[in-house]
Amino acid sequence: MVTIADIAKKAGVAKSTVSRYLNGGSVSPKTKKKIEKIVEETDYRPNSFARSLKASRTNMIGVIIPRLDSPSTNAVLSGIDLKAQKKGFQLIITNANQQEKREIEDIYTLAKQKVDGIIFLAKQITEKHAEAIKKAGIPFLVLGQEAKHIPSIIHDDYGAGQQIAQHALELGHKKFLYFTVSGEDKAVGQERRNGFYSEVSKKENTKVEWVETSFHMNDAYEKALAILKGSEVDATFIACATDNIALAVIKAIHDSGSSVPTDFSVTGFGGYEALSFISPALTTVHYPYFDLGELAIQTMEKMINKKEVALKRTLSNRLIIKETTTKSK
Amino acid sequence: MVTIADIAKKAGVAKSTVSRYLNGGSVSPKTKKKIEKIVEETDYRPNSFARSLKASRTNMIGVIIPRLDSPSTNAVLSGIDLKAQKKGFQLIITNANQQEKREIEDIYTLAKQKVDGIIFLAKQITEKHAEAIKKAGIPFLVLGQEAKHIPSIIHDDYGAGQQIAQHALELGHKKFLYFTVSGEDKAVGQERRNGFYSEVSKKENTKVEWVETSFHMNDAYEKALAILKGSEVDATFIACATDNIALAVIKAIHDSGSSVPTDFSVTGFGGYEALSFISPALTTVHYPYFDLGELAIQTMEKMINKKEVALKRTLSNRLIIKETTTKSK
DNA sequence: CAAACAATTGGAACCGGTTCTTTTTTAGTA
DNA sequence: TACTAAAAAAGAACCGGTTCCAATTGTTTG
Repeated sequence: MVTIADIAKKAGVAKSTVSRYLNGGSVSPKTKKKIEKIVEETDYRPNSFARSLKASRTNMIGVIIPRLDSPSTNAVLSGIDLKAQKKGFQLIITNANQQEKREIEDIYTLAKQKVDGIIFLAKQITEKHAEAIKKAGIPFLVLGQEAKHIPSIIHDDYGAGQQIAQHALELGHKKFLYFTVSGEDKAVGQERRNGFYSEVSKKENTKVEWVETSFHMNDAYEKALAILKGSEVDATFIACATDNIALAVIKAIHDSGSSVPTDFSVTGFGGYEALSFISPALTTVHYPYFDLGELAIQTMEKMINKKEVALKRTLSNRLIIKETTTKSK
Repeated sequence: MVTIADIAKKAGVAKSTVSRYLNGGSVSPKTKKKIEKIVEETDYRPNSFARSLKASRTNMIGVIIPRLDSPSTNAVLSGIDLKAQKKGFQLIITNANQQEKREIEDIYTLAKQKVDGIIFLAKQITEKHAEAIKKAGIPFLVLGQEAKHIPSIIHDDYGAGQQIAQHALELGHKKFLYFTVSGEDKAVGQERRNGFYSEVSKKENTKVEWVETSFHMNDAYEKALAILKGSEVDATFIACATDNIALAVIKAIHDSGSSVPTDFSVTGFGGYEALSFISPALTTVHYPYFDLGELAIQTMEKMINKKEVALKRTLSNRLIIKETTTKSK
């Protein structure tokens, strides 16, 4: 393997001169040409490890994601990937598999790998996270959840909840069932629900009941089926904290002999492309996941170049009315 | 940032001893304990660049995927990720976005980054690929497509096609419509279809018609709608080359006023979890994507350690009968 | 109990670059 | 032409590890 020392020897100059040539330092046109020739001849490529050992930039960006099997994560990732490609960043994607411990580990690992910055698709930000981020000492950007003192880009979850509620009220519904997830996930578990509730409770004679489930479709399905079979349901509108949960609930409704939207109107949050192809098509709030990814790289680039970025940025979303919601009888 | 020299100083030993401790050389239990304590206290992590500089291994594996927004890709990736995590490999995932040019580029980029090996989720293997792989000169494993002279792990696509066909024949169907994708993708575009056809044509009085579409749901939807509205369809069984295409076709059937499975039986290939929650649930062939990912890492580890691996390995799959298929009238 | 051997440990060199400091060359000016 | 400032090049130190070899310590054996 050809090294910088070989090049220097062949060109009759010092290592440092070759290094300067490679990195755009001051080199006379004459020597420049000499070195250039040798480099071409030998097809020399600098060893990136040796390089990164001393120099600080690697042009790599670490991305920590909570799970791989989620359409929203993938959409964000697609956006990140596209922009990173354009800007010449290499991505190191690590999957924390929903475990806080792994998230923390990944932060350290990536920092050691000398990535220029880390983008973190978060479920929640704990004290431990904050500590690790501080220790890592590199640009850090959080997506999807608000974090104090750390730059973040988030969705307008509260507003999305409100939009669903407004739509439901316009259709004349009064009694609601809301499938939520744990409040640990602030964005999905709290904001969406709070937005929904705040709007619904402005109107008189309305009633909301909550059910808590996990993100998994199986859980949501089981829970929904149990409730529907109990026949204690007087709600006519069922709002679900994610599209996937909505899908599971719709399945449960069908399997318990009722139908959508005739007996129940159902909504989700997310707006995944694939789900617009199911029948009936899901009414949901569309989130700009792809845009979020693109914006993330732009923001990260600024951070790496030590430019100012907003501590918090909120992306707006929009209600998509399809076939799973209809007027209250 | 704490280095190996710091640890050595604090523990009162030489750098080399700490290095030996870290890499499992001969260290007495006493010093082992001493070093262990310091390492824990300081939360020391070796700098991977310095490490890779001298040692040739980086413990990084490059993964090239064709797209991020595909459930099958993600399932494979999950399997890869889990096993890699267990074995102490770090992953560098790059998204080639379905472009051959980027696939080639990624092979070179990863080779430069000194990954120990590359796992390639392929759509097709061209001459250019083969050349790049040869030049890279590192362990290379292809998933999902057969490649001559390069180790690969593939699905039994031909067998899957046969299974679908057998199921259809058992239900008494005679006239078939098959939504395929371009033959460029050998596994999805040729094998599945050939398996299906070979089985169907064993029986007399059967008839198969082909439609070619892309992987995109929109394309499939438009095409299906055009055909269905044309009322030239005498098929009663529609087989689709992927689950997503099946989803789009079902939507088109509904939107053109027919229903599944009453008017048409429909099948896919893939077996994504999310799709088992749609109504009616899709009859499909389940592919062991996750297992494929796990096996990929195991195989890659062997290759990195210069052990023999099979040039071609085929994973079997199984038919899952759900609600979208029924007896022919 | 000393010799012979094995197990540990320390020290220095090295991996392939970058960067700081010093020396040499070149160019500009009086 | 001589002197000075600026540009270019060389040389050495350094980044944070690994690895080879020599030195030390501990153990076994005759």
